[in-house]
Amino acid sequence: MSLDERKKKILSSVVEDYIESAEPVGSKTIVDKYNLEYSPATIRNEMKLLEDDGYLEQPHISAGRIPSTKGYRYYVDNLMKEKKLSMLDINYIDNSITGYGDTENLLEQASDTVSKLLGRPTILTLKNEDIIESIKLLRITDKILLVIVMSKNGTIKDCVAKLTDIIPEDTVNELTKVLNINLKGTPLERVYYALNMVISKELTTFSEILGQISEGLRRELNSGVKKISNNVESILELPEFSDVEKAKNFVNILSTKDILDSTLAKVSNNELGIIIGSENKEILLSEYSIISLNILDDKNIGNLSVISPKRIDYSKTVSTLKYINSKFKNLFSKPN
Amino acid sequence: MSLDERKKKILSSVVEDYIESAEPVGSKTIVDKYNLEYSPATIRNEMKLLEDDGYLEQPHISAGRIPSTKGYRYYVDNLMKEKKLSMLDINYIDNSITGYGDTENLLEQASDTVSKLLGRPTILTLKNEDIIESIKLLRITDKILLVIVMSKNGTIKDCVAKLTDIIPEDTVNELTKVLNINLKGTPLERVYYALNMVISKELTTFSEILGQISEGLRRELNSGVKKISNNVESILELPEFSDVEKAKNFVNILSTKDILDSTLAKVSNNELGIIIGSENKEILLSEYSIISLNILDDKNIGNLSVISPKRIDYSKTVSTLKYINSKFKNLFSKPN
DNA sequence: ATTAGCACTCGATTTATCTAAGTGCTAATT
DNA sequence: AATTAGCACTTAGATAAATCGAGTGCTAAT
Repeated sequence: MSLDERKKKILSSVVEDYIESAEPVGSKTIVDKYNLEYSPATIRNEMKLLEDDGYLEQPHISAGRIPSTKGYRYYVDNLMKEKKLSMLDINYIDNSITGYGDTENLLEQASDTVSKLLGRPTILTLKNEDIIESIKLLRITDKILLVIVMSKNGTIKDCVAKLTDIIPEDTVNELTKVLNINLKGTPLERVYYALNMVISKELTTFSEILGQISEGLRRELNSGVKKISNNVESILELPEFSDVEKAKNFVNILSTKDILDSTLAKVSNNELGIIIGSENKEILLSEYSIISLNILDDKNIGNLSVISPKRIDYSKTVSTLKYINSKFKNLFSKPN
Repeated sequence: MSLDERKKKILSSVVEDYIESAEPVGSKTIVDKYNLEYSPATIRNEMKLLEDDGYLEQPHISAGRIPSTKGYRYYVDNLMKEKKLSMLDINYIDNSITGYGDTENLLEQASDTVSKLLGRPTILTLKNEDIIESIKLLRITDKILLVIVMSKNGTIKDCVAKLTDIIPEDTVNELTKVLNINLKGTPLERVYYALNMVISKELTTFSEILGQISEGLRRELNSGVKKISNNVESILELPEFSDVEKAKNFVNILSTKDILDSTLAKVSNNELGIIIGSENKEILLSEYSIISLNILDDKNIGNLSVISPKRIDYSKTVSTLKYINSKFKNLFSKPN
């Protein structure tokens, strides 16, 4: 499955030209633009062979070639040169990710920034494997409590519990103890289940209030797709979406949480994973690629994925995600 | 500017048929479907007159008629019968709006529900005219403070402030005082400005921390478009969007906060307001209608607007919003 | 005041024609 | 053996012409 140098050059030229132009690439273009020292006829012969081997495809018989999924894969694994980001891009990222707020704010900023920079939607998924460090209760009024959860890695989440009866100070203290004893060490994403366990075994005195807290925290802390930064203006301008049906399909994919959740669950465990077109198990995604960054600290914090038609500048995307990742590592390593 | 009964019947038939079919309505359709006791020729004469008066338009000379903005306006003001919602719809709404969480959660649920029910995007705008009752600070760690803002009507908002230096207990107490003295009574939406005033006149000791708080609260509390429930699957299916350019334009409008903010600022002060097509000042919106509900308690809490091509079932939309409003009134009147 | 009758208009659909890009193959060349 | 010039061939896409049908506006009759 190895290609000689000339084939490699041709394949990489086709991929890069197609990524830029969105038009099938012909033999003449390759000779002219990419300085191959051969005639178009030679290139044609080689392209035929590359097509026979499944690296290239021909939309129709009198058209140029476009990369197949296999072609993109070979390019990504063997041919792609990692581009350095331009100073402009670096500045843009640095200015957009201010580090304001907690980890979640930070990831959201990163997600928006990447989406804007690449002109593709990004999907931010939170893992919440982080575990609870402690819980505080703050009395707001007689009947309203603010429940504040602090995680080991510094995530702070809260929810409001509205009760029907007035809560005496004792109860609040007692409740704080109960919550801390039972929940310390629990992963954030499992708080809901843990609390329901507590409810089922604890005195019924607390069950109403615990129910409220459980429901509130479930909404704040569940894992899964958190946010889609959908830079729609630019994505719909892609020639891939000049056909309304395709545009609709894509929009549909983006708004179907299940598809995204299950697809992103299958991304590799490495920091960087690339799924191209039909490599995707989900058939609706067979014309799209997902390039995703697992955000790791001690634990898997979340995942930031770029979704796009297969035609995307993989090199720039990877560089961007890597740069974002280095920023994360930097910010995480700083003491809070 | 008053129309005789027959013209009214014809106009309302054209509007209702066009709302349903999205096709220009011809004289024969009206006679057949709406039981007018006249021949198509008579209807044609009347339609001609209605067109001369600006109530109807003809896409081209050999087509049927469609309502003009003026025609829709007359229909909405004089002809439209308010439909009762079906039990199905009422159940759907009742089950979707659970009343969980604070006011903001509630409005978001309502916005999503209306969007799903009508198959149109909804825009939720929050006003935050509600004023600050008190502010508490909670120390999370040496360097992290949780700032909790409580409003008069029960909204609770918070943000995290991360500082570079360790904050002594005294400082926290002092700061709490400063914040309460300066911010009590301030409308939530003006907290940012109020805090910056404080910063400019207070001792520089607090300026870093106040800056953090100011920034954090600005993000939590600013007024304006809060959430767009964009039920994209169904909206893009409308025949109005079979042309990609129009679809893009609409998507663009939805993602341009400025357009929506300034348009919604001009909506009437009544609980229910309807802006049709070119009545809109913003030229980009001249083919769209906005039907919006101002949500009032003591103060103006926010606005829930449906945005759509001019062709929308105004009657059902109005009924839905009115029903939602009655639910709000019910929930607000209950004590917390 | 209403309507039957009819010529007319124009968008939409279909069919035919043309063009340009790019191929694959063969035979000649290096 | 590798490369390339030459050429017939294919096909998408653009343009033009032909046809169809829905619906009109006007005139004259009822």
